Amino acid sequence: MAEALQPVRGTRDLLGEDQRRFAHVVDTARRIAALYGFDEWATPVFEDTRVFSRSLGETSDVVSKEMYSFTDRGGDSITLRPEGTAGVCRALVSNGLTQSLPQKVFYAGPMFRYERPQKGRYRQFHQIGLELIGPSEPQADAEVIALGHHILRALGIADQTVLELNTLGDAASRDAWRTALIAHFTVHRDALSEESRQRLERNPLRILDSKDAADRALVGDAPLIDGFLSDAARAHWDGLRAALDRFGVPFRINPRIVRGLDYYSHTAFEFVTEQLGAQGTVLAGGRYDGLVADMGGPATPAIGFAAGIERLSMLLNSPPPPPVPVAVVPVGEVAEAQATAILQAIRSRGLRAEAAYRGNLKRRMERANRIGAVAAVIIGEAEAARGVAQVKDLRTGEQREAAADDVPAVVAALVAA
RNA sequence: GCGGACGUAGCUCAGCUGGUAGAGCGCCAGGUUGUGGUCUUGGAUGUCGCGGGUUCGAGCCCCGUCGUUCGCCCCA
Repeated sequence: MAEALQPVRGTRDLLGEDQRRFAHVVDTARRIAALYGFDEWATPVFEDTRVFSRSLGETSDVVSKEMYSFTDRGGDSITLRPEGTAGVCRALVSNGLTQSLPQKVFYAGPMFRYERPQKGRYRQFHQIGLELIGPSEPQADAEVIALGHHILRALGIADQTVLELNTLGDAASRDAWRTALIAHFTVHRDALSEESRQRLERNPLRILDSKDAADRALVGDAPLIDGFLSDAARAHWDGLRAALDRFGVPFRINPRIVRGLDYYSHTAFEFVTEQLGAQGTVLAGGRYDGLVADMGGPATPAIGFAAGIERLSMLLNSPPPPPVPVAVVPVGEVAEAQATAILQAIRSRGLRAEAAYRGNLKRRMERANRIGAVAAVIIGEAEAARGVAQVKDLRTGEQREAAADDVPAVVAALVAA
């Protein structure tokens, strides 16, 4: 026997119930998004590497060490998408849609990041995401967040999450704040953890959500964004909170929330849970007013979020059950020939039906039971000769005879009961 | 990329201070002629993750490697 091959590290198969949970998350999100006027887009799974290197920031971890990049046979640098927003913005520009705003986009699909796998973190993982491109009003931010909340509610997991909210200000506010943070932490440089000393160079905002105890002490009296907000940025921030109140979405302000990717400004938010260990962020996003311009389009405001389908699936309490089937159990050649027509007739009525073709009657009934059938249609030699079938209710054990033509209707009534 | 734990039948796991493997579930076949869910009898199944080492002898000890998992980093 040849060696049994395994899935590649960080990837996994989704079978049966796993895939059912997964599909339920995507279907639910798609349905709710449609209620808010969002249309689904499907962009390619791989893109020109520059689509990501340009948008995410060269120094971000995603770009500097986590991308699945390769050179194709034509010599071009290609990258498996590590996230969805950059591709949507590229598509917006490529299709000339910057002339017809707003665009409200829903997407779902696989993403790829070369990371150390953990629970709820995979190298091929899947996201659902939303982008609202065009509006700059805080009302738009609130609507997108409300939509995210709506999806979590529809999935029955909203009460397992908390919405944390922050503002990063506009570019000017953020730069001023950043400068102040660098100044603050540089003074205490020696007290910082080694990791935070590196963050001081690359991404000083990250120090704010360090888990290191020594860092946290210094974070306590670090300058807050509040002191650096421009009038416009402050108005946006105030407007957002007021709008969220109108939508009835509860939130908690967390000044330490920053986004990992460079393109965010103003609003940053995360729905987090305690139940997934270190991978507690379940749905997160923010405003990215500069990204469309990075893709070669005109300056275009936008806000969006992405959510990890694996993480959402894990929070689902009860997986959606498979539809209840009907078992068709023929015995003997004549009966098997007749069973096909009955089988297809039952399916045509919209019921799930499967036939058992192996073993003696006892085996076939065992199989009917195992697949969870509520009804069995039994056709033996005697029934086949007379053009009838036995319809048995597997819950009660009651059995009655029906003419072959009537079987689908009888079975349908049984299933509905 | 860094640190800890783990890796035994399809699944969940046991295996005492080293003496060439076991349970439950599942699976297969019976308990008389055409009826499942309960019960009962019997049966098959493992290169003990992989490679090396120590030993008369290793699933148990040592080293390496791959994988899983928890935390850090980062992120959805």
